[in-house]
Amino acid sequence: MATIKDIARRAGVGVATVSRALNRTGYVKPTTLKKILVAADELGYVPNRQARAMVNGATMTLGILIPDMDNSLFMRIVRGINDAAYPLGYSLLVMDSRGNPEWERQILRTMLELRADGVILFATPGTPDLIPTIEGTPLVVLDRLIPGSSVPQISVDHYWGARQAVELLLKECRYPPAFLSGPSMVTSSTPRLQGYLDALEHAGFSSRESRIAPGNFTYEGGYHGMRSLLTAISTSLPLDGVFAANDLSALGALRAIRESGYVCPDDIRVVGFDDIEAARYVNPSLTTIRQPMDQIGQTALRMLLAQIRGHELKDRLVTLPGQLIRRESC
Amino acid sequence: MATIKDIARRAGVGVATVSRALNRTGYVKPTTLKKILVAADELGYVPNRQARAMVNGATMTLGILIPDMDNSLFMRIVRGINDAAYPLGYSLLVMDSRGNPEWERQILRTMLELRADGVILFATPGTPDLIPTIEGTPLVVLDRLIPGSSVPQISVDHYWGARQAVELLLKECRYPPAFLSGPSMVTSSTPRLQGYLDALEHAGFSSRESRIAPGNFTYEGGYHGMRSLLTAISTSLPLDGVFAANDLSALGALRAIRESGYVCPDDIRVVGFDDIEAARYVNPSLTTIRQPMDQIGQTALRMLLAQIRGHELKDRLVTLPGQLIRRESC
DNA sequence: GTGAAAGCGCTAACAT
DNA sequence: ATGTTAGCGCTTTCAC
Repeated sequence: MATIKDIARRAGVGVATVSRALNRTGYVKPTTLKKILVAADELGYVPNRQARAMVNGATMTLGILIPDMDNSLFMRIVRGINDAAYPLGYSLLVMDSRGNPEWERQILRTMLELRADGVILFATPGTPDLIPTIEGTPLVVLDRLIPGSSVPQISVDHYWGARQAVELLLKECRYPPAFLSGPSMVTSSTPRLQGYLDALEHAGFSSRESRIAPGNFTYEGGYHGMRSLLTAISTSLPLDGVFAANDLSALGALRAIRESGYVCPDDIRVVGFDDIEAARYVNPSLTTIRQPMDQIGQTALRMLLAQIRGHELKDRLVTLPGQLIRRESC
Repeated sequence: MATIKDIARRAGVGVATVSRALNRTGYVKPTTLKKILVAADELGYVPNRQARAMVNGATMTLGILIPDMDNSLFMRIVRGINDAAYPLGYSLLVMDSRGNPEWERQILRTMLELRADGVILFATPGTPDLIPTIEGTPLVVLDRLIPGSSVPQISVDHYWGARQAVELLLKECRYPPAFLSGPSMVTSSTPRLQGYLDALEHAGFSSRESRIAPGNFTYEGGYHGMRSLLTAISTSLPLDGVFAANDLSALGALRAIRESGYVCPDDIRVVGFDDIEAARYVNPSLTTIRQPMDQIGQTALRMLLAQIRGHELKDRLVTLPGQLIRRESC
C-alpha cells in the first residue's frame, strides 16, 4: 500500500508537504497541491490511521460492549450511537460478551489495547467489578444502573415508567393488577417492582392485594409466571390486568392467557416495558412503556465525547422518561 | 500510559528484552522475566496494538458493514462472526450504513484507513459498485448475492427454501397458494419467486393459477399485499394458503387475515422466510424457512480468514440450505 | 541472554 | 512555501 513517502517521491516534494496538502493544514502552493493530489490518486493512496493515531493520540474509535448483539433493545441504542458518531468521524468497535463476565473483562482489555478513545458499556450484573479496569479511559454505562457509583450512567426512568403502566392498568381494570417481575440480580428490576407497589398503594390497595410472579425477563419466564397467576385466580380476587416487567415476558404472558382460554384485552389486559420490535407485530399488539433508545444512544455519545474532550460532566447520572405506547393489549 | 520503555527502565533492562519477555518470543532468563512481569504489572501496562500493527502488519481487526443494525436477521449473523472471531483474537469494527450508498462507500474507506485485516459486507442494491474500492483487502459478501461476480459470497439457498415452503403449503391446502413478493431490486427476491412458480408448476398448476401481490419485505407491505389478495378471492378460486417472501411481510399478512375475519391457520395458512425473532412470539406462531444464521456467520469468517492467510478459496460461492421450521401458521 | 538501533507511516516542530 | 528531522510504541535483526 502506498505511503506519503511514495507520494512525495512521485510528486517530487517532501513528506511534510504531502502531509500538509492532504490534511489541508498549513500552506501549500496550489500547483504543488494539485501535483500531490494527482499523485495520491494515481497511487490509490489510503491514509493509515494507526500511524496517525500514534502521533496525535486519538484513534477516532469508540468501544461498545454489549451482552447480546441479537437484542433489538440494545441494537437500537447502538444504532443511535452509530448514526450520531459516524458524521463526527468516529468508528465503532462493537463486541458481544454474551453476558460472560470473563469475556467482558477481556474484551474491555482489548478495547484498551486498541486505544479506543472511549467506551460505552451496557451494564450486566458483573459490570461493577469491571469499572476499575479501564480507569483513565472515558466511560459511559448504559441501561442497567450500578447503584452508588460515580461513573456516568444513563437509563430510562424505570420507576416512573412502571408507575405509568400500572396506573393505566388501574384505570382500565376493576381489580388490582398482577406483576411479572424481572430477575432480582438485574438492577432495573427493583425500581420497576417498586413502581408497581407504589402505584397500587397510591390507588388505595394494601400490599396484601399485590400479586407477583417471576417473569425473569424472558418469554418462557413470562409464560410460566402467567400460568401460575392464572391458576391462583379465585372468585374473591379475580384477575383482569397484568404488568410485565419487560416486553419479552409480556409476550410469554400473552400466550399463557390465550392457552388458558382467556382473551386479551377483553378478559385480561397486559402492559409491557421496553417496546421491542415484536411488540408491534404480536396479536394483540402490546401496550408498553417505550425506552427512548435513540435518545439514550445520543446522550451516551454526548457524555462520552464531553469526557474525551476533557469537559466536566454536570450530570453524571441521566434518567430519561419512558413513553407510554398504547396498542391493543390495554 | 506506560510503555515498554517505562518497563525497561523500571526493570533495568533493554526494551528488546521486555518485548521478548511479554510476548514469550526468544529466550529470557527466568529472573529477568519475573522482574519484567512485575514491573509491567505495577505500571498497569497495556500494550498498544496500533504500534504493534505498524511493525507486523496485522491489526487483528475485521470490518463488518451492515445496512441495518436493528435487524435481528443481520445481527444473529454478526453475533455468529463475533463468537467465532473473538477467541481467535479478532475484534469487530461494526458500522451501519443505513442502506445509504454514499455512507457505504465512506465507511468502507474508513475500514481501509483503519487497516482492517478483512471486510464482511452485507450486500445491498448498491454493493456491486463498491467492490473495486477495496480491492486488495480480503472480502466476503453476505446475504443478498451479487450476480456474476467473482467475489466470495455466502447465502442461504433462496430458491430451494421457497420451494420447500410452497410444497408444504401445497400439501396442506386445497387450492394453489398465493405469493407475497419481495422488492425486485433485492436479488434474493428473484429466486424466492422462482421457487414459488416452479413449485406450483411441479404440482401441475398452470402459471395462470399463480397469484402474486407485492409484499415488499416489510410489515406494511405484507399487510396491504394480503388485503389485495383477500379482496380478489372468488368462488372459482378460493384462497387458503400464502407464502410470504420474508417473515416481516408474513406478519403483516397475518394481521390482514385477522382483520378480514379469517383465521390462520384454519382458513388460510401462512409460511414465511428467514425466521426472525418475532416469528416465535406472534399468534399464531409463524411457520417459516430458517436462514442458518450462525452457520452463515461462521462460514463467512472461515472464508475471510482463509483469504487473510493467503489460502486459495475453492468455493467462491457458498449456498447454505434453509431449514423448514414448523409452527402454528401452517 | 541481552542491548542498540533501524524502521513501520505519519505529524509537528524547526529550519530554510 | 517547503524540506529535514525527531519522535509516537513496538518488533526484529544484528551484535556482543
